[in-house]
Amino acid sequence: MKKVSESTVGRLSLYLRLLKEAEEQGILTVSSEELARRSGTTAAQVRKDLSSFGSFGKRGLGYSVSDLIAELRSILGLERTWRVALVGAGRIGAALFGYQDFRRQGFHIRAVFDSDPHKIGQQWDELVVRSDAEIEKVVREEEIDIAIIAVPESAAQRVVDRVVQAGVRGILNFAPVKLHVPPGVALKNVNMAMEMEGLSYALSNEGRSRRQNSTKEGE
Amino acid sequence: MKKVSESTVGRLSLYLRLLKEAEEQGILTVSSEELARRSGTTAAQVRKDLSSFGSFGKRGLGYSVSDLIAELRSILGLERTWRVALVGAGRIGAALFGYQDFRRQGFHIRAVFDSDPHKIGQQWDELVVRSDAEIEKVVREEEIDIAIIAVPESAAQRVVDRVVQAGVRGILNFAPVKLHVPPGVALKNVNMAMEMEGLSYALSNEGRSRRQNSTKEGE
DNA sequence: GGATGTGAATGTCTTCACAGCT
DNA sequence: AGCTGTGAAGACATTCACATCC
Repeated sequence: MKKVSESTVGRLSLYLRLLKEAEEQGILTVSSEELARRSGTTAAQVRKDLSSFGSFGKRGLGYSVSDLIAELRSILGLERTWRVALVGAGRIGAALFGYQDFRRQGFHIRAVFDSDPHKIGQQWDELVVRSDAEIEKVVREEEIDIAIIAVPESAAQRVVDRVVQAGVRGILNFAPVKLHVPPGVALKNVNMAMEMEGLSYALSNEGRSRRQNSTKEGE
Repeated sequence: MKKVSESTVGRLSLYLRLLKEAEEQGILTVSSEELARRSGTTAAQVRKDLSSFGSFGKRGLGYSVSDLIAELRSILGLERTWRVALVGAGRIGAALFGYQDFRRQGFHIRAVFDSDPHKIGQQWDELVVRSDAEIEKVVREEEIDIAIIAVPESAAQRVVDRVVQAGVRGILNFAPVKLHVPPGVALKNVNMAMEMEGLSYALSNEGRSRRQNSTKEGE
C-alpha cells in the first residue's frame, strides 16, 4: 500500500456511492471504464486509485460490485461507527443534525453544544443541547472521535483547541477560517463562501477556460 | 495573465478574508511572508498566486492591504452583486438562506423554490417560497446568475438541467451526486458526506501519514 | 536593505500504453 | 479477447533561489 492523496480518497468515497447505486440497480460487475463514466473521471484514474490499495478486479471481467463496496468501506474506515459532537446549534448546526446521511454512514452525533442560554436545554431528538462549558467533560465521557465546528469564525479556533485537548482526533470545520491543529489531528474544511467566490471568479472570466470542481473533490 | 488553477483561486479567496481582518486591525502593509503565516502556506506560494494576475507589491515593502483587497475583489468578480436562486427549502436551504456571509459578499438570494406544498407560500424574510414548477419563469424574470442546489440527490440533476436551460451559468451543489453541466456553466460542489469519509479514512490510518485539507481548498 | 516577481528545479498527480492474467 | 494493474511519460503545482527594483 502506497501513499495516497487527498483527491484519491475523495474519489474512493464517490466510487463507493456510485457502486451502491449500481448494486441497487442489480448490476453485479463494473469495469473501470463504466465507473469512470459514472464518476466523470478516466478509466486509468479509477484503476490507479484502486490499485493503491490492492488488486480488487479480475482481468477480462472487471470488478465485482459487492466485493468492491466491501473493500472501499473497509479502506475508508466505514465499517465501524464514529462518535461525533456537534459544536454550534445555530442554523448550520441544525441542518447538519438533521442530515440523515451522516447517521446512515455510521457517524453518530452523541452531543450538541452551544453557548446561547436560549439554546441550552433544548431537546433535539434524544439529545439535550448542552452548555459549551461542558465540552471537555462530555467529550471525554462520550469518547468523541470527531467534532463538527459550526460556530462563528471568531469562536472556532478556541473551540477546536478545547475539543482537541479533550481527545478529539478529527475536525470538520464549517467556519470560514483557517484552523490550526496539532499533528495527529485530521482537519477537513467545508467553506461555502469560498466556493461561491470560485463561482464568481469563473463567471467573471468566462470564455477563457472551463471549470468544474469538487469540494475537492466534490464529485 | 496566465492560466490559473482552482487551488490558486481558492487561496485568493482566503487571502482576501485575511486581508480584511488585517485591515480591521489597522495594518496598512503586509509582506508575502506575513500573508503566508496567516494563511498557512508559503511566501513563495503567495507571491506566485498574486503574480498570476499582476504586480501588486512594492519591493522592499510588501503589499498595501487596501490596494490588495481591491485587486482581489476585482479578480474574484466581487465588485458586482450576483443574483442567486435557492432551490430546496429544507434544512440545508434554510441554513444557507440565513447565512449572512453570502449577502455580505454580494450574493443576493432573489428566489426560493421547493416542491413541498407545505413549504410553498411560506414567507422567508421578503421572499415567498415558490413552487418548483415556476423555476423556468422566475429564473428568467429575475435574471438569476447562480443556483444553489439544496434538494435531495434524486432530484438534483433534473433541477440543474432546468435552471441551466433557463439561463443560469453557475451552480453550487449541496447534493451528494456528480452533476453534469454543459460547457460554459461553472459547477462547484460542497459535499459534507465526502469530507466526513475523508476524516474516517484519516482516523483509521493514523500514524502512516499526516493530513489536512480544504475542500480542496477549504480553510 | 528588504521584499517582490519569476525562471528553473523539484515534487505530485494524471494519463498513456502495454504486459500479463483470466 | 477483454480488462486489469502498473511503470513510464507527461501535465500540473509547489518550492527554491536569486536578480531586480523600491
